[in-house]
Formats: sequence, C-alpha cells, structure tokens
Amino acid sequence: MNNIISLTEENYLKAIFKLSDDGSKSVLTNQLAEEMHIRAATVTDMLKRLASKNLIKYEKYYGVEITKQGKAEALKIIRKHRLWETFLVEKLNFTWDEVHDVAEQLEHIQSPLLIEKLDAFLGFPKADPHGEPIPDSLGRMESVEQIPLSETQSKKAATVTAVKSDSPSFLKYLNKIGVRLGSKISIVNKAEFDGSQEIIIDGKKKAFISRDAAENLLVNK
Amino acid sequence: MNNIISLTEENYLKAIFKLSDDGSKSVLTNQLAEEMHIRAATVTDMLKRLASKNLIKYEKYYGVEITKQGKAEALKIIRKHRLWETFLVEKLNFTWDEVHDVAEQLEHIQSPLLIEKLDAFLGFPKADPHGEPIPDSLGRMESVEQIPLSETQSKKAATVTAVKSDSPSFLKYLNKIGVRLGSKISIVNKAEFDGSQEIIIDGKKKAFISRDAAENLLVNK
DNA sequence: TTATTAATTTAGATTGGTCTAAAATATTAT
DNA sequence: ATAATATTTTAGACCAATCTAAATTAATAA
Repeated sequence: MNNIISLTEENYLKAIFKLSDDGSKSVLTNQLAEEMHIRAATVTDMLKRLASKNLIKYEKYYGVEITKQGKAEALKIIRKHRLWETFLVEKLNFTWDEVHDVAEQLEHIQSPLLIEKLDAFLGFPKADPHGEPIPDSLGRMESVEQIPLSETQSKKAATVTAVKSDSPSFLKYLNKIGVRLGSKISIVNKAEFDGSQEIIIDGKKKAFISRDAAENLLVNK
Repeated sequence: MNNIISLTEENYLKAIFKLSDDGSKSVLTNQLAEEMHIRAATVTDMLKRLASKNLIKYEKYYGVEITKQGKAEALKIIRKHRLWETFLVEKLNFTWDEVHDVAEQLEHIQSPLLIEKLDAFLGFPKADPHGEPIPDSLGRMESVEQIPLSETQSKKAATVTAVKSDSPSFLKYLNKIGVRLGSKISIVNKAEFDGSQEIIIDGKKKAFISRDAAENLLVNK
C-alpha cells in the first residue's frame, strides 16, 4: 500500500532502467553503486526496499531485474526529464550541454497536469535536444534505428540523430567542431589502428574525431 | 561553513518570513508549528539549526527573528515561487487556483541560471498572477499601496491589485463571480452588522460578497 | 504572591538514506 | 578441488527530520 516513490527511489529506478538497457537484462549491485556514486552496501539496502514495492525483482547475490511496474515508473521519469530538457533548450535558450543537471532536478516534480501541459506547450515533441526519444504519456516511444558513427560502412553521408553521451565536455566539443543534431557527416578517412576518422560536416567543415567520439555519435540507418 | 540550505530549512524560512510580516516582527514556536502542520518540539529543534546557520536569531522561550541573511534567502525562494506561478498561468494556461502546489515544488529547484532565464522569458514581470510583487534578483520588490476591499471608504471604483489568500476555493469563487486582477469594483451597499457588501464588477455584474471575502480582496490606493 | 494553565523545550524513539568494517558467498586461477 | 580473490550482504553506526511524553519555563488568574 505504500505506493509513493521517493526521489531517491526514483533515481535508483532510472539507473536500473538505464544499466539494464531499458529493462532487457539484469543489473549487478556494484554496477549500480558505481553509476550512482554510492557504496554497494547502501545499494543492497535499497534493492530490498524497491523489491518490497514490486518495482524490481531482486535475487540475492545475482542482481536485479526491473518489473513491468518499475519500467512504467522509470519511463515516466524519463519522459519528464526529456520534456524539461526540450523546454530549457527551445524556450529558455539553454545550450545542450547546460541542461542535464537542471533537468535532473525538474524530473522529480510531481504533477501529471504540469507534464501534460508542458508537452502541449512544446508541441508534443518526439525527441529531446540530444535526439533521445520522448516517451508519450503511456510510456511508448519511437525508437529510430541508429548506429554509432564508428560502425557505419556506407560511403554516403549519414545524419546525426542523437548522442550517446550527454556529458557537457563532449557536447561542448561537438559545438566547437560544428556538429549538431541533423548534421550530415561523410567519412573521408578511417585509421584502422586507433579508430580515428577524418570527416566532413554538412559538406563544408572538415574535422578529425577520435574513436571515442565516433562511438558516441549516433547516426541514422 | 555548512552553507547549503535544505529544502526543509527553506520552508521554515519562508514560513518565518511570512508570519513575521516580511521580517518586521518576531514569531513564536507554536505559530510556526501551526502554519507548517508539525509539532512544536520539531520546530524547536529546527530553530536551533537555523540559528546556528545565522539565518534567524533565536531566543529560548521568546520566539525568533529573521536575520538579514535569512531574509535574503526567503526572498530568493519567493522570487522563484512567483516566477514559476507566472510561468504556469501565462505560458501553460493553468488557472490561478491551480498553481500553488506545483509552484511549492518548483521553488526549490537550485539553478540561478534557470531563474534568470525564466525571468527573461516571461519578460521580467513585476507581479505574479495573484498580484503579489516579484522580488528582483537582488531581493527588491515594488510594494504597491493596497488595502482590503473591506476597508475602502471611497465611492469610486477600486481596481483589484491582489488577493491576500490564494486558497483554491477562494480563487475559484472569484472566478465564478467574475473577479480577476484588474477588475474595477464599486460598492453599492455595505451591511454594518456582518460586513457583507453588494458590489458591481467592471460596471456590469452585480454580486454579494461576505466580509471574509472582502478582507481578502486587495485594491489599489 | 502563589497556584493554575499555557507554551516551550528536553529526552528518547523512529524512518530514510547513507556510511564503514566484518562476514558470507560467488568466481577465478592454480 | 581447493585456495585466492572479488563481490555482495550483514551488522552496527550516523544524520536529518520527524514524533510522543515528560519536564521546564512563562503567563494568567485567584
């Protein structure tokens, strides 16, 4: 009957959902501890609480799986996070590297009415400023087929649809070399030994990017 | 050195600021307990903590006064609260009776950048949807001279500048009889024995309002 | 001025969320 | 198969924010 989910519990659910690849595999205690920058003992305690609320299935020593109910909660939080990020960028002129921390706070505001009205105000966006799909009010989201730039074979230009990492430093770097969502990228050269690539952005600017960067840039097809 | 102020501490500061008439008189333990719906013993504990952070001056058995520093913090929270209420009404089409609870949550979001950008997005409003002045980033606010409708003498129409109470039921009632900020109200009749009044709103609608309502409707001059 | 009442504080307990150190279990390597 | 190592859990502690019950102090009334 204790149906309310605390802010902390919400953060655990989000982390479990993420580390399990949206609920498709189980997650270990230490993975969560590392992701959330807390101790494993603390995680163990919390996992028992989440399990008692039927948000996860917890098997001692073998990690956790998220339940249908837990997944629904996680998707609600992700929906809120991505709508707020969209608001911050589109309406308040934040840059895409500034939004994460604020959205982490805003995502915990409890008001279904607020979220529905915000969604309408933004024109029911399908993706956030990093290209990530925004779940609808029932938790459904359109997943576009996308692969890291590091894995494309095709010769023709690919369109940037999302970024895998949204760390401010990475996003600032992309800004600097002129890459944004929707940019067309063609690969001029690829070094086998370190995976670095020479690319042309929107048919104009040329840039060298590392394997690490290429793995975090998602393109269509 | 422990400069961070918890969400709970923020709520105490806000309550103290309010009950002290914006810092001009001292506040008793039981007043706070009643305002915040918690026990007096709990308040006592917290007052010690706030005093140790120099946000209030606490005199055992004689209540508290808010310090300059405490006042500055309270004004920051009030600024955020009123800006968010303005956003909810102006941009998301909330009605003025729906905004309070959500703004109570939003006011605790920590991001100076967010507030400055929100302020700009709203066009640097001077008052919130209930007519309350919005402090600027330095905590200054324009206080317009206003008195309760129950105390006006003048025969000519007065303009509604604010509401003293923002309880949803009162605001819904005002909506129903057609009173909003900026409405012109002229008093047709005033019953001495119970303080009720017969009024005309915007030269059109006629209504009877109780003393209680008249005390909570603020008008200019 | 002293007794009664009201307000406030102290003492001790509880819950959520965290920690460290030690114990238990699982995994890996010899 | 067993020892060494890594992971996870348990036990016990702490802090913030709350509570109840008892003790203290202030205000009021006889």
